Amino acid sequence: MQLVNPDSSGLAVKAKFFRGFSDPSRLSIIEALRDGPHTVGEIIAATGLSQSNVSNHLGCLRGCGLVVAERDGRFMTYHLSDDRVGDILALAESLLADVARGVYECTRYNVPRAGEGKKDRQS
Amino acid sequence: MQLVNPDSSGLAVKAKFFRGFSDPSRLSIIEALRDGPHTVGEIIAATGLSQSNVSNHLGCLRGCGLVVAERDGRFMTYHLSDDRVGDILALAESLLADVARGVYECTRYNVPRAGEGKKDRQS
DNA sequence: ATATAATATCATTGTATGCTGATATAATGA
DNA sequence: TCATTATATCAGCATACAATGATATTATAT
Repeated sequence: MQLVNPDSSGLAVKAKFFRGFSDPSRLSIIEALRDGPHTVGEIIAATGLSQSNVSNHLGCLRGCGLVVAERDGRFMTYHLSDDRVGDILALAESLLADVARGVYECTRYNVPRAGEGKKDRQS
Repeated sequence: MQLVNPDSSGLAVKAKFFRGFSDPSRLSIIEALRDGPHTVGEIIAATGLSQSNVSNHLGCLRGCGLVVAERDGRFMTYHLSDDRVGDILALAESLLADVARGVYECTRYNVPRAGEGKKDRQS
């Protein structure tokens, strides 16, 4: 909890929104929906993810406003909520194409440290 | 571990890229840099985050290609790596303005479901 | 060399969350 | 009704990771 900036500009909502894009499984679902609506079963087949996993991720994506669901008999058909979802992905892909080199190793914490150059202190 | 789709399309890299946007603290840093380059000290002042926290987040943002750093004497000056970083944010804000209602409660797991004015569950 | 300022890195901790497996709900058909 | 199919939800576990506090590094000045 910070004392400054108590999220008066909706940063938490925005962060939650981007979390929809920040997992490989969810991205694969979004990619599957990029060419049109699909049922959950089709998404499972397209992504290779487990049923409960897909359902959980779809719940998140729906809650975050990235996808919309409609019941169709026994089936649920999902589609992207807006063209801007694809636009954001396209922009990211375009930018990533230019900076991808540096992203491969983005692990932030516990970076492997190729040289092992840690030296001891002589007390 | 999945048997299908071993990330042949760079989903992991893309997800890592979006993780840069998916945390309120990092978003506040990005917002601070949206109006131009700033030193770490300025970012600390603008966001109210702790020094080590800001430094860690900047390390992630740099590793993910969202920001670029330059040394300036004792200071490090950070700036957004590309105009498309701001473009992605602008697109997200525009889309969020239309779907924000449903995002407030996006917690995916353990959703309280207080049965309020949300009409997303039939029956 | 010593001191200080600016920033980075490390270890630890608590929480968030992705995945699985089991179960529950919903819709259809016999 | 019961069975089946399609999807959703839940509990549990294991890992990821944000935040902190301490220490290390880097640059400048005296």
